[in-house]
Amino acid sequence: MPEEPTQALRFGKARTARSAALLEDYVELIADLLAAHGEARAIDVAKRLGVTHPTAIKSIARLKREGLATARPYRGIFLTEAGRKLADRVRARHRLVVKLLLAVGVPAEAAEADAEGMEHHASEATLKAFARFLARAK
Amino acid sequence: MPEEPTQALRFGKARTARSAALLEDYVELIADLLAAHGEARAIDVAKRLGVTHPTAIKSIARLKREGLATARPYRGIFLTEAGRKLADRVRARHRLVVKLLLAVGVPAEAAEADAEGMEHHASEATLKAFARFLARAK
DNA sequence: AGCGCAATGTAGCCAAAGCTATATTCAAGT
DNA sequence: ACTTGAATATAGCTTTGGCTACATTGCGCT
Repeated sequence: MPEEPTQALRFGKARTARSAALLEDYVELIADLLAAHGEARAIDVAKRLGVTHPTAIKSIARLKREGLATARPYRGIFLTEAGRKLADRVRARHRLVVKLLLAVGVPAEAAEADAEGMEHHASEATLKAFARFLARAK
Repeated sequence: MPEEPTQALRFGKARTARSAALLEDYVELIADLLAAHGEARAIDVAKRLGVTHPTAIKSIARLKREGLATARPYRGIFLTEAGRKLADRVRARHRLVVKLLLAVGVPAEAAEADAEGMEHHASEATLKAFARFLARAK
């Protein structure tokens, strides 16, 4: 009746996802800003995420450290190839999760808001199932 | 085209949910252990969550601070009334999310694992929609 | 009764992610 | 060309949640 190792693994995965979530949010947002305005400024990132700009800058420093973004002092922020790839994946996942929530009857407001948190925990298997469900249900 | 304040709110909500997630996991697990073995020991909590025991103890201290649990030195851990209520809510939510994932075709393994992370981001509106969907679909 | 080991607790370290306050740089407008 | 205000960067503090290493307690067994 233990069930301990499996459970520990699950919690571990959830923890990992949580710590990846922030990076993913930043990368996705930076990609959005680059697409929309041709540039991504730290202060806009901060405003959109609802944090102060020093916080945003610190997190962007982490992105740089992890090879997802580049930025030179007083210039804007840009994504590396890896960053762009991550952004694409994240965006596709986000859209899929929102669509699924809508399909099962979640109101649009809640779907958008909850997807923001849930998306980071959707595994490949789950995303595939979501896609299948949507294809079938439509 | 701004859309900034709404977006900031959403991210803020996701952050709040993330920080509540840990507490919820602990409370739920402690409730499980109490139900299953009549006692909840720090080391079991640690094992199940896949962390070391000092980490578990520190988090349990936070539970105590927030009025969710009580523990006397070298005795087990117990939940307060508030802790029990939270555990019930969390458990119900967890089951609902798993059921929904299964209903849309997510494999059991992935459903359990992903629910562990997703559940913390499901709002009341979303949970209600899930319940409606399950009632209708069955 | 007492010994030893497992469980519990403590101390101290680290990184992440938030903040406020302060400096610096750039660019825009007169 | 200068000044000034906004954007950017830096410093330093806090909390959280990890960890390792070490100290203590108490229970079970001989």
